[in-house]
Amino acid sequence: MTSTRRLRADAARNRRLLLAAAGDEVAARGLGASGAAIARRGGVGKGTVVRHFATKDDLLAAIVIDRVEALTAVGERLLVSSDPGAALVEFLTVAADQQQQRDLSFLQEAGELTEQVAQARARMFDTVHRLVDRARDGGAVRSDVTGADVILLMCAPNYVASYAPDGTPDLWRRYLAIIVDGLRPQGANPLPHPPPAVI
Amino acid sequence: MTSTRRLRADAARNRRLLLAAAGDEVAARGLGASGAAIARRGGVGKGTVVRHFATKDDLLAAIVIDRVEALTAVGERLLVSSDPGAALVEFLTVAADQQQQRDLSFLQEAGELTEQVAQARARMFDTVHRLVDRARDGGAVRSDVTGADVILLMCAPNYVASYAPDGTPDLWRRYLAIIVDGLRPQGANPLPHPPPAVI
DNA sequence: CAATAAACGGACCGGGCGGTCAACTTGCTA
DNA sequence: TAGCAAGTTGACCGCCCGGTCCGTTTATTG
Repeated sequence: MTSTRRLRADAARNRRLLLAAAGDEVAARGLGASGAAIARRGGVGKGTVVRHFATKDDLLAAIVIDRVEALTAVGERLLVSSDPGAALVEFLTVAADQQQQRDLSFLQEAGELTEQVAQARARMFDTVHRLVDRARDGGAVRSDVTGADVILLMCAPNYVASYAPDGTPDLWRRYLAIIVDGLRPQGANPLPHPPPAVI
Repeated sequence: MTSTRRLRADAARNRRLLLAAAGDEVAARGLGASGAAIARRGGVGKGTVVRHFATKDDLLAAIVIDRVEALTAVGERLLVSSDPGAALVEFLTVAADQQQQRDLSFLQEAGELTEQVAQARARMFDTVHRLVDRARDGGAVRSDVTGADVILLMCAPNYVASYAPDGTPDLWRRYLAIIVDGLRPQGANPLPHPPPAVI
């Protein structure tokens, strides 16, 4: 499978360096970050980037898998929490916080990438579905909201806050709170459109 | 000012064609739509695009101004409505609907563009502030939400829906409804972060 | 129906991108 | 410590982008 051979020490170091640099660069420049810039930021040659991640999509896939798996782990842990409503809010907070440092919104675009990405994403989506089901059963989330809704809404707080004037790194919390209030049963008006098909 | 000279008939026609083509292309391909593609879609030569809109930013600016002014006009009209809460919802619906056909989210990025864009945007923002103030005074919107919040949230429904599987062109209505419910006073929990500075 | 200025179109240019390659360097191991 | 495979590097390629330019076409007007 993936475990072809053990990496040489410097190669492993460079790989880590590159993943970090790529993360930073993508966070700064957005999804169109140039491979050359990533190499420069990582302090390595352009060729090295390509050696480690054959194509640019492979590089993006590596970043995405990293973060998605971390987020999934958090979700799994919260699945056994005693307060399902708070667990969901906590999950969304962690997700947004993770994205705040390094914009992860392109997670969605990554659908056409590696099979590995698809699997990692599917596992995370499954976790979200379960978190939402639990919260809904506990009466913390309105009955007409599905896991798919929450998956789609997950990136919205960062997206919304990203257009505000700088110097407000935590602004996403404000919009997460508004969206969460919109997800609660209290004062909910019926939704005008059916939920999206299972994601 | 802008009225240097009267346009020749074919030039005016091409200009309209180009604006439409550019709108479609941007809607389809996103903000990175290529000038050549726009020219092809409009059935004109590449040079013609450049002639009408010296730089690519000018072309984007033209589209943005078009839509922003249309939206502002709607808002102005709604400012005299008898139901301030419904007026705000209607405004947000029109805004999202406008964006649905042709993604307008890049309105936000357009901040660094022409002075004209800045002015058009400022007028629209002012209209939103007044709509929100009226709705808040009428008790239709929670007291801790500002016009700046609504401005930032305005594009979220389309953004959220854009990642759903295709074939659901009206899905944004669902997320607009959730966000609107989050903006209502009923069941509102205090917000954890101050609103952004005036936009 | 000219004559003319306005508008058109596409070849062309510089630049940056993703990706390849062969010469060079270096960590590993026997 | 010597030899070699693994790793690095930057020059290089083809591609497409935004923008320029000039020969050609066409709407306008007297």
